[in-house]
Amino acid sequence: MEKLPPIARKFILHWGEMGVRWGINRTMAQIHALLFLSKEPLNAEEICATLGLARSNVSVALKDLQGWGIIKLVHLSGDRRDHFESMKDVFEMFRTIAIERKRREVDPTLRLINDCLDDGGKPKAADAYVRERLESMKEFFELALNFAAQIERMSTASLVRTAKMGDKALKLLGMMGG
Amino acid sequence: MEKLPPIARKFILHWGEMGVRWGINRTMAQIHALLFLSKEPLNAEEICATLGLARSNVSVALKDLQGWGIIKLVHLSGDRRDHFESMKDVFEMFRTIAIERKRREVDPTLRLINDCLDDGGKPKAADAYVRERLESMKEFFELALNFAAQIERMSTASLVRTAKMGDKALKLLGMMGG
DNA sequence: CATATATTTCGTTCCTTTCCGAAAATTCGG
DNA sequence: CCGAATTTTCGGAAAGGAACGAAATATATG
Repeated sequence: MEKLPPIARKFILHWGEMGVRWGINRTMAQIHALLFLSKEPLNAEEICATLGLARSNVSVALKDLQGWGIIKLVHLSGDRRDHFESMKDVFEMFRTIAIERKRREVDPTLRLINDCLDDGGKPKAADAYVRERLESMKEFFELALNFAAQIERMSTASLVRTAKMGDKALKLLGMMGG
Repeated sequence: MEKLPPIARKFILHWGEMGVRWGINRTMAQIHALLFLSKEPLNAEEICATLGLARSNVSVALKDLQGWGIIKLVHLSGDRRDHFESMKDVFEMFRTIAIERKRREVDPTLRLINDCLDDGGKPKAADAYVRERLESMKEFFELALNFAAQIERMSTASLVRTAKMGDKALKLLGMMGG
């Protein structure tokens, strides 16, 4: 960590804390930040040395990050060790994370809500209000997922274009909608 | 918890786990779920009894949830105790959460990135790549925040309309952008 | 196939966060 | 302004996660 430019150190520490706040662990987030800022792919040993983490710890985190699809393993010619590099396009990266979170958390939540609602044929009177609330939550998730599905299909480039249009785009849509 | 309809119990437990995954604690998320599903506002004692939590714990969580703006305190006439009810409009609720997370986490992150970039006049050669990466991240956050600001201004209703248009809307925008 | 090098697994330790319960503080009716 | 009801604060206990290091496994090179 001492070898890093202070500017990088600062960012890595912050990114680690953000990770904690979003339910990702600190180690994973720090490693990701380091790779993101690193021009060259790094091997596990270098990551340990830089961040002062145990080798095993790093090993697990790297697996995890690969599972998220935001870092990938590369082999440098003439070096047996695995090296890793982060996805560098920030837009693409956040999109990847969003899609993965949807898959891991939102989809199962919708399934659970459906399970609750389908649950055994006795619609007890006491449940009426609960069901109503769950219905409205279901409606929300379905709409959100549908919307997300559209976005998934768009290229990053056109997404960026759309975002850059900002209020113009949204106003237009608002008008069209009603 | 035993007194709850099974359908409610199931949802509350799941919501608690989701909370953990998103960096909210289990207690808070469970209380929120309970209030969301409850027709009548509940007082702290009832929440304790239902979820089997310590009174103090509930007190803190309720404060926290109020801070997020997704539950509010109400007074029932003829009862001194504070009662709480959840925001019931799901769209509004997620919007509130999103805005609050932006304020607490995204804004500070952007500030930090700016700090890093502004940092003391010596643009060391070693930092060049790091700076470049931070610039791209900054660009992303600025775009995202700008976009979010537009959305904040829209009413929930027109947001829902827009989302319902789904791919039609996005295709249109994609074409317009280029 | 042997050996050196690299990686992963696993059980343990440590540390953070959550949660509790008692005590203090606040609020409101009388 | 007193006393009952309610809420909040606080220190410590318990639980859960994160991180470590040794041992086991896998991989590549000669």
